[in-house]
Amino acid sequence: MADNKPIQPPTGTRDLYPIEAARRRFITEAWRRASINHGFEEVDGPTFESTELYTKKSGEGIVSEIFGVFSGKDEQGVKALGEKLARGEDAPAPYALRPEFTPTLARMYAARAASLPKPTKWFTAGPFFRAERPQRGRLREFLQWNCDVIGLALPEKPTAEDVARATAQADAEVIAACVGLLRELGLTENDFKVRINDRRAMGAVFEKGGVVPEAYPALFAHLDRIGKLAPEVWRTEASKLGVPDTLQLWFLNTMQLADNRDQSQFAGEMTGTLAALFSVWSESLAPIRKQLEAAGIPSGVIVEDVKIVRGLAYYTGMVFEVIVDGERAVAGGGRYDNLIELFGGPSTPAVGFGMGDVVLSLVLQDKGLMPSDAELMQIAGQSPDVFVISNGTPEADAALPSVLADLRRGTRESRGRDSLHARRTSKTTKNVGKLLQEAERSGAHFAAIVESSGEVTLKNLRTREQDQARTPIASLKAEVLKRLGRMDRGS
RNA sequence: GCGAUCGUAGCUCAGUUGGUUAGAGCACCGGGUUGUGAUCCCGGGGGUCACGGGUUCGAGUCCCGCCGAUCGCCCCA
Repeated sequence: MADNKPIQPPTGTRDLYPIEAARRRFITEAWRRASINHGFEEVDGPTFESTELYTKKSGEGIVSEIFGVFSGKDEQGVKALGEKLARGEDAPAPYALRPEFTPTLARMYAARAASLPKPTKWFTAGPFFRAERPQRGRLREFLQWNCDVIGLALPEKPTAEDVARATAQADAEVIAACVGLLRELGLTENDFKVRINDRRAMGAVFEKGGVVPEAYPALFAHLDRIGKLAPEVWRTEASKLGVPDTLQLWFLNTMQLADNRDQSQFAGEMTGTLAALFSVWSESLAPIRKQLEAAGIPSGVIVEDVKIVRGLAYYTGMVFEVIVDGERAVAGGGRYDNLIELFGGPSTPAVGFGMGDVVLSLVLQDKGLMPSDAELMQIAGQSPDVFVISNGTPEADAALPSVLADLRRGTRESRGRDSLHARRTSKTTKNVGKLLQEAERSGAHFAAIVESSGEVTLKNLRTREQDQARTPIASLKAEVLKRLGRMDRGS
C-alpha cells in the first residue's frame, strides 16, 4: 500500500496560491517601480554561492544560520564532510543558499569596477534564505529588495568637505528610495520612522568616552540591547566591557532622546562631558539629516537613534532602520566602505539597504493598505480581457475554439501587446445567465457571446452594457483592442 | 536551542459530563425544461477528527508520545 502521507512545505516556507502570488507580485512590482524611478538599474546573482563568500568576511555565528547546499554529483565531497562532522570538526557545505545580497553585489562590482560609472546604482529583488526559527515577520525563505549606491561622484581633487557631502548625498539617496516605496504603498509620515545613526560617530563617542578600541564590536552588540534590558542590567554588562559610568549615562540619556519629541530640550539637560559627547554624535549626523530633508523626507520622520547599530560587521558609517510601530524593522541598511576592496576591487565607498517582503506584508495588512483580492488580480494582470461564451448552438460551440485562439494570438511586431487574455468556461452548462455570472466572477472586462460561425455579441461586464448590434468575428479582436484603448501603438 | 498556545472538509469553525452512521457556512460541481448574471431553491463530491500508542463496553472528546503550525525568548546578514 502506498504511503499517502502528504509532504508539507518545509518549515518557514510558503505555498503561494493565486491570490497570494498576486499579493507578492503587488509588492515586487512596487519595489521595481520605486527603484527604477529613483534611478537604480536591476541586477541579479546566483541564489546559491560558495559558502566562503559568507564565511570569509562575516562573523562566526552566521554560518549556523546558513542553508548548506551540496552538489548531488559530488558524492565523495559529501562523504568527506560527513566524516568530518562525525569527528566533530567544522564542516560547512560547499555552497550556501544566499542569506543576503551584499557579498554578491560586492563581488559583481569588484569584477567590473574599472568600467562602471561612479556612482553605480543597482537594485535587485529575489529570494533569500536563513535557517532561523520562523516567527511573526520572519521566515526561512523570503523576498528581499536591495538598493545600493556604489562609488561617489567627486571632483578631480576632492576636499574632505566634497567627500562628506557626496557621502551624505549617497546615503540620503538610498534612504529616499526606501521611503519613496513606503509612501507609494500608502504609508504616511505618521506610520513610520527612519532611525539613523553613524558607526564612525559612535566610534568617536567611544573614544572620547574612554573605551578601548578592542571593545568596540562587543559594545556595538551590547548597544543593540539597550532598549530591551533593564537599565541596571544593561549598565552592569556595560561596566564589564569597560564602559565608564559617564558614558553609560550618556547612552541611556541619548537613547531616551530618540523617542522624545522635544530633542533640543532634552539635549539641553545634558551638561559637561555628556553635552560634549552629545555634540560629537549629533554633529556627525547633521549632514545626513540635511540631505534627507532636501530629498523631501519630512523632518519628523527622521530620528537620530543611538540604539541603531546593526549586527553586520561590515558597516562603517551611516546605519539606519525603518520602523513601523508595532512591527520589527521593515528595512535596514548602511554604509560599507571597505567591502568592495575586500572582494578584490578598488577601494570604493558604498551604501545600501534591504527590505523583506514578510514584514512589509504585515505592515500593509496592519494599515489596511493591501488591495482587495479583485484589485490584486487586476494588478497582477490576471483578469481576463474577454470571456468567450457560446450561445449553445452546435454552430457556436464549433466556432468558439478558433475565436479564443485568435484573441490570444500575438504578433512579434507588437511585442505581444495585441495578444489578449481570453478565457472560456470549463463548465458543461449552456445556461447563458450562469456563464455570464462566471465571466463576471472571473473579473473579465468583456464577454463575447458567440452567436454563429460569423458573429458575436459583445458585452462590457464593467458597465453591464451590451451591444445592440453584433460584431463580425473577423473584427472582434480589433474591436476589443480598441475598446481597451490598446490601439495606440503599431499598425 | 528554550517556553506558551493550538491541530475536526480546500477555507472559517460547531461538536454537550466520553454514547448510534461527524456537522454548518463559504468555496467547488450539477440542476432549476436549453439567451442575460451578484439574490434564491434543490442536489452532489469531499474528513482513517495531524500521526502513533494507552485508558474504556465505547474516544473527535480523557492520558502519554510524536509531528506540524502560531506567538514569544535566543539570534537577526
